[in-house]
Amino acid sequence: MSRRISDSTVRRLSHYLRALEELEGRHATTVSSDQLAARGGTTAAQVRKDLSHFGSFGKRGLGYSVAELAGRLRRILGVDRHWKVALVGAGRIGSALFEYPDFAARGFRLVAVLDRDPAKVGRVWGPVTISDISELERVVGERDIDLMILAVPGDAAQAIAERAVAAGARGLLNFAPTQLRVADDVPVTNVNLVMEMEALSFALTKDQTAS
Amino acid sequence: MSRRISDSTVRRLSHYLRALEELEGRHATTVSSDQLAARGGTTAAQVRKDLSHFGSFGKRGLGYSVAELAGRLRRILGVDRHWKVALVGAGRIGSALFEYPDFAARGFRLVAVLDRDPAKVGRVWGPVTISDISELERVVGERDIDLMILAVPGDAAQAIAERAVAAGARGLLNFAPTQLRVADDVPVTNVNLVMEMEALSFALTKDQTAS
DNA sequence: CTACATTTGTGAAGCTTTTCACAAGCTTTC
DNA sequence: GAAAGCTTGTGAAAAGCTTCACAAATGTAG
Repeated sequence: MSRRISDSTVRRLSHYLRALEELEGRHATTVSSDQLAARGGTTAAQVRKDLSHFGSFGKRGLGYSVAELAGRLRRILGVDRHWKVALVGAGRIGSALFEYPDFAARGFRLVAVLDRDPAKVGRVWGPVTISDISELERVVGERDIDLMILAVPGDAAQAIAERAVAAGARGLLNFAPTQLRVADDVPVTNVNLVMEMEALSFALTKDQTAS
Repeated sequence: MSRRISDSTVRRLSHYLRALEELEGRHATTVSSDQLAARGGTTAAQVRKDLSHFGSFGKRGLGYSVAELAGRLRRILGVDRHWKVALVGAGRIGSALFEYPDFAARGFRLVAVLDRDPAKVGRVWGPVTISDISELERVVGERDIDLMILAVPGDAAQAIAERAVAAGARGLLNFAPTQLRVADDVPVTNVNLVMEMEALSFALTKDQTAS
């Protein structure tokens, strides 16, 4: 149980959990690795290998209990609890994220929003009032923020990341096109939309060359 | 030059290109694999190996010409041209993407927006008027759409993807939490924000267990 | 209770990606 | 023009990930 789990495994676990929740909605009671694989776009062997890193949850000849496996995966992924999340950057992307219903559904609670634009500070977004970026340390400390979403320009991201971590944030979701450097024990995931588009562009360009 | 290029390599190429563009801004003329590695969060050997799949662009003892390598990477990634992009879903995420300045900077031109909500259809977003989703085939055909961004609910995504591909879209950027099934020659990249948050949650939860 | 049909869990094999290490090549210096 | 100092490009080794294949376990039918 102590070996390092690869990123791709973690992503697949998320997929499995989503599939299981759909199955729960349909009142399915058991599911085989084969069925899970089909929904997640992978193979049965991969599903079993992924799960085997955390224990053995299935019954031979029968498959997995949907409810039990979903519960186990929630625990493994850490979404059997609430996470307090702060959002930095109340621009377009920030506001889209703020209203993103799926975050709340998985226990990610956006309890603070910060921005550097004085015109935005003080505005009320639902239950939250936008704070000035200078309040970052206070907000992170007082509201006991776990995770920080950075939806700020690239040149501001590194400085904010450092302040956030120093103030107690434990993980970062970074939308800026910058490779953040933080302590090794602070997980960072990057979402880079241009990069995703470029992946498409590359795939199509390569095809052209090949033909 | 014909071997399959891994996803991770493509992503790194994007990183390198961004770093090179920054260096161009500073009027740097050459850069070593070591310097590029530092900016991209990887190693010098990895940079050289990545580039070696496409030819040899450097000069031993000196490094790479910033301008030349940037040009080569733009060509390799296919961003030395314009791509016509349509956006389906004029909700929060859609509108954030529409105004995302970095897309335009890399040649991704959002030339159409579609939505199924009659209240939104006909609205004018800058140079674009929102079309009804029923117009999808006509819009894709007439405006010669290359890439389609799907910012729609999960249950609508598969059907729209199929229509888009049938109408001529060549690649898809999918924001819905659904594994799209399309022809093998249609590249799809998925952006799943909940999954990214869960990766953080997992990393932090695992740490807790370990200690 | 036995035979049969499933399906898991897992070592081993196969494949891919990353890292290593060094010869080859370019530039500069003396 | 030879020597020194870098830095690339690349086989080979190492590490990591996925697929295979099958024993073991469970449920079902007769």
